[in-house]
Amino acid sequence: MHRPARVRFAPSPTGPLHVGGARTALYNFLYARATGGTFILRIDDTDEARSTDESLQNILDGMRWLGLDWDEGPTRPGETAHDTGYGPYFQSLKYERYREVVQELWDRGHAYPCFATAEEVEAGRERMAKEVGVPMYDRRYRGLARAEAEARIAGGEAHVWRFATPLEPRDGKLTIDDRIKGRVDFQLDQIDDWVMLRNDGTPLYNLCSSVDDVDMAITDVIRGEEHFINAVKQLLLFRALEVEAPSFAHLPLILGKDGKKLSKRVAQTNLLDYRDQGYPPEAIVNFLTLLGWSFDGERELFSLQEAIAAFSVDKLGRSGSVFDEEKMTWMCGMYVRATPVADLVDRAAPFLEAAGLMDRAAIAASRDYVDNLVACHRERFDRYGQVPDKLGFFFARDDALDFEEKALKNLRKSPEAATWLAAFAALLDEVAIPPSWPERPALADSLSLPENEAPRRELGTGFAYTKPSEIEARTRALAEQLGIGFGNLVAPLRAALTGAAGGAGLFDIVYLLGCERCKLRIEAASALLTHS
RNA sequence: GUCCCCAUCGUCUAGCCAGGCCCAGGACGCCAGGUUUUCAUCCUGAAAACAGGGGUUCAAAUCCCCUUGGGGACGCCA
Repeated sequence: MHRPARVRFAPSPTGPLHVGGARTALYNFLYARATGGTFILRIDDTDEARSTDESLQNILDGMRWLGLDWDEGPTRPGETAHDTGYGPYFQSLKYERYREVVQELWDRGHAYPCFATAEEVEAGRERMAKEVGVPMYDRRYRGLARAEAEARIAGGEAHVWRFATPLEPRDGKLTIDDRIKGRVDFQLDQIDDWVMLRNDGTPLYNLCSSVDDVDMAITDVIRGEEHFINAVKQLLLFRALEVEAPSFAHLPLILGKDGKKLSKRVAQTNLLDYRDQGYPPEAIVNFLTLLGWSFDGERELFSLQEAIAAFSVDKLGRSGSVFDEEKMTWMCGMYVRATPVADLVDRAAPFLEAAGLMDRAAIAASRDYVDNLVACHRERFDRYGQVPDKLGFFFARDDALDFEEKALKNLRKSPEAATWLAAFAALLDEVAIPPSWPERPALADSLSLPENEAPRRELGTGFAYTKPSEIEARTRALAEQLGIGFGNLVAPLRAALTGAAGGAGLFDIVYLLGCERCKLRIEAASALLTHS
């Protein structure tokens, strides 16, 4: 901790960014920012068969969506690469370097070529499983004389390169001082002579990761617990190379509802799916931060900046955490409800467009109207993606509204409903409800709804529309006149206007729907009543 | 099978390292009320946990041991 921290998130582009990976990235990011260190994004793309550009793009997009900006790493489109002296940040770009290291290791007696066939390896594995309990390579080529090995290589014989795990002393062990798990001992005879270079000469994870951690001067490795055993192999490699090892912190796994490592079987694990469904990224970050860490034991909601200020590795938990989608939904709702209406509309716009309800131009053209529409539904959204669904009834044809069952029931509750609806329709002519589209004047919507929010704009002197609260007052009076309870009138009215049994304030809806559309919907509902 | 890790309400967790302030605090969810034209929001309240057993100690959720339970790793994947 004398030198500034350099940490990395090193995903392999073999699939979309997983929420578990996102949390690992997040903790690395928090640590770097909290300590004034450097956050590095490195692409571990040595599995060429499974690496794809699509996955790489997905990872980059996911990182940016969460706001986890890296200080060093692959350049983004439109960005010019600058030489940090630590790159390249794609492992596939430095195979020569890895091979050199293996050569060096061989010279020092820490690596050797292995000519075993797949069958031989398998046979050895079975034997070792019986003898040691671990199905590992039986080191049969470890003792091969260098001259013979070189001759066989020269002869073109297929071979991989293995790391020579120290076998002396017999009961030797290695202690990992993990920042989360504490001091953990491993028996060296349990450790495989793992493969560093495939038979086609391409390097493998433990080699590349260690070499890069050295080359990039990584100070702290913070990664998932599934890598714990790799820390042993890597530590041994650092030792063989006679270089200083970084410190390790292995994070407990994120679990699914079934208590096992989170998988797409039990949850949505592709981070960008959450973006595509309109979840607020700030909420996802907040939620992920809390999976294995706590702000102060009391606070649940905090910004990334606040998390940075409060972050410390020793507050990281030791046990796995179940990914609770219900709590995440709640948190997203909290963020959405705290979003200013204008921002909410901006964020919901792509979803409105995708749903075919309004394109960007249409939203821009009647921005005040859309703001109001969204504002009066605000506490009913958990995510931006729900906006089109909740607002759908507004865009429906007035004579072809979808009625939910409960709404139909409300409509048919009283045989007099049609009369009441007609009375309300008549009331509409007595008050000044703004006209519906396309006649609707922009002025009508410069009033910000709901009314407890101050109007964003001074209303002109010509503003003569009846405010929702006044419409409500008149409707209450009407109910009294009809000799019925307010609720008796409102329920069928809501059903007629929205097709639903619940929803936003009814008189905000009346105001926004406008006079003509209200009447059309009442007519349609009345027709439905008389025909059934 | 072998090795490793973990263990507080259903779930996320605070407390544990530096035992007494804890008949265990917060949050989600659940349940019950309240507010509302409805739904949602919001407010109030309730139920809900130290896995079990041994120690150590005046005192243990906190320290030690065992058991049980859960998880992870054992690839020419990362």
